[in-house]
Amino acid sequence: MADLIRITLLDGREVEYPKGTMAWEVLKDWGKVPFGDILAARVDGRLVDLSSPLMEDTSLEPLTFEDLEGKEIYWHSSAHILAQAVQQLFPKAKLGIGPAIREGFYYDFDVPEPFSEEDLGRIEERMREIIRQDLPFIREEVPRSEAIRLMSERKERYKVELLEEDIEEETVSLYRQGEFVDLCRGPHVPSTGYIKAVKLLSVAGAYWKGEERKPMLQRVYGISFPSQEELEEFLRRREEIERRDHRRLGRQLDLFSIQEEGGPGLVYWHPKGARIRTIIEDFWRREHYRRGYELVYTPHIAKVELWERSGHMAWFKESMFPPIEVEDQGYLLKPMNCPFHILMYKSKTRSYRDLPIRWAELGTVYRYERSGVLQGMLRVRGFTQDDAHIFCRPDQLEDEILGVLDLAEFMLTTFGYTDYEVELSVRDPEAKERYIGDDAVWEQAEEALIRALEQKGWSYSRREGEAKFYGPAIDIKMLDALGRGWQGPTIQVDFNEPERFDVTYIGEDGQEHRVVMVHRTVLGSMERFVGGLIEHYGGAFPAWLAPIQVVVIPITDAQASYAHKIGRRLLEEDFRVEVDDRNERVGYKIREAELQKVPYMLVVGEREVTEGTVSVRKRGEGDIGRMSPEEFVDRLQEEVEARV
RNA sequence: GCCAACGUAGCUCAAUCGGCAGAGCAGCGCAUUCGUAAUGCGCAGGUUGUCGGUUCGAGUCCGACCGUUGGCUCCA
Repeated sequence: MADLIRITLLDGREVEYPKGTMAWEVLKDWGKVPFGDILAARVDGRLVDLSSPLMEDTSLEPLTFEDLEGKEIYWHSSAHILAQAVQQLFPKAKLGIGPAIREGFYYDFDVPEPFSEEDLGRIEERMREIIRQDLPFIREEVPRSEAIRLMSERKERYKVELLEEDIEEETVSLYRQGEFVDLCRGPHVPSTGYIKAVKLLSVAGAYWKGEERKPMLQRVYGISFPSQEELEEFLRRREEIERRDHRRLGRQLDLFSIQEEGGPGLVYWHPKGARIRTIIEDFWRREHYRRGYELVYTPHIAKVELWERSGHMAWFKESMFPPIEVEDQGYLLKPMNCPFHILMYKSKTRSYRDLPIRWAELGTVYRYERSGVLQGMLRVRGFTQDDAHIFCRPDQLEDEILGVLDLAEFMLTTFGYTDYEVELSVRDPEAKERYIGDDAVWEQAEEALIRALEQKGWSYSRREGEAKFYGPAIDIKMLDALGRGWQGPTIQVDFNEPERFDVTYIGEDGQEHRVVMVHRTVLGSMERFVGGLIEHYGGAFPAWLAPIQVVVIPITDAQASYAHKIGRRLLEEDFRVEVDDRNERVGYKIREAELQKVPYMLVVGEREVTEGTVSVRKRGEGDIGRMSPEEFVDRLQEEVEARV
């Protein structure tokens, strides 16, 4: 009689089974979750295969596609099927790595010839065949030396490299399905048949281990789901993302362009895009003055020596445009604004009473970005940061950080970003020598950031060792309407530049003290922020941001002068209005205004002229009835002021 | 920068095997004066990204360059 073990299930129930019973047997008996949905299990917090035997008293949880870990397992298994299919079709293909990612999976291969689009179709077909065969995933544990021998035999040089250089465990696990075998920690779904709907999405080059000096492998991206419907839903979502693409909308709505003749990564703001930008900037300026900032302007270029002193030449050189020579002096386009603000600070002696000093600037900077990374407005070579530098005493740091967090929250919610993730980057306590500035100063600063976050009541993830060499930082990632993350506000403490420029204030004691310097940006850059905003709103900007808020549409020429009168009236109220008096039908003008995503259309015909009213049509909703011009003005004014 | 794909009218896209560069929309002109998502007719619009090569003949094949897209890496 075998020993019994006690298993605690998800609903708190405790059951007894003979030692060595497999996870799936228990879960099948339990029956709370449809057995076919269960992909793997969590035992005492560890993820395991359903076939794994239970050897002691433990908790047991089923994992399905609904769980994050379940998805990962599902996609990881899909990656193995991808690899098997590729090796069947391309026997020379060597395996790189094949993990699950946020959405889907990929696998890297070293192949003599890069894959073509047609290859993708063939691979996908072969994957379906493997799925039809319903091959079990079989786990096997072997000593590392044994795994090295096996992988050498199979000429899997990358796997051998992983085993020799990256894996420390002396026992490793292998997973087999059919003739295919892969080095893998697991777990996996029980068999290939669990993967119901699969699609390969793209191929791209990717460096082995992400290192530029290493060989470039071919990365195949794919996605899979337990049902065809879910796959289709995923593809629909991709189309939605495509429809919202700021580059596409930027053209359709005539907001911005990038000119080949002018150079890559340099943005041209067309009148409507510029209108949105000025609205944001005006709002931004007012809000900064209200919160005790002063606004400044600084030059676009400065002597090479300044950038040497600031340290940029040492650690940022590869991101800067090369110098411009004039009168035997080299000048550099600024990649950042901070040295300029420091020079201004140092233009006179500062007292502790002057602090904190908060200087903000919409500063246009230029950075040399490698051609392959440029992307619409999101990744460019010239951009305007909503930059600010706070110079303060150490005892003021916490309040200053809190002030920035408040400002960031206010700005983000105003632009409709209500969800965000906060990250705190701190030193690696194991490698303190990597960082500039002494221990006490670091500790004090990290403490101040933490206390500010706590006061704000924000939860955050602490990222050990992620801080830059010159100070700890808070990064806020904002989630857009589609749940995608965007780089938002960043708050960076800097121990480096105040040191290099000897930035001080005179304290109460009459002595010089080192100033604490904080770099911060709330929107990031106008380019990236507006690019993101276009996608967030899908081009349908709320009335306060819309470049054109109202189009007045006369039905025939007979109402043209009345329409213009309404137009002038709205212009007097500072609304952004156009009168569409072209010789076209109402339907045509409405269609055009809808496509241009104008929030309001005022249709005026004979009836409205007689009554002195306007027929209001709201974007996306349709006719909302007739009202007096005054009533409409009030309505729109309210909407604009509420910024909704 | 690296890997791959792509580049035809302002935009979206055709053009069979290498054989006269085409359509819709936008623009312009004329007609129409119309009630909530496209009125009709006409006109104009091109060094097929650039440069070079192969060929009797190149949008199409080859090479280099420029740019774009998806990735790698990096970042506001």
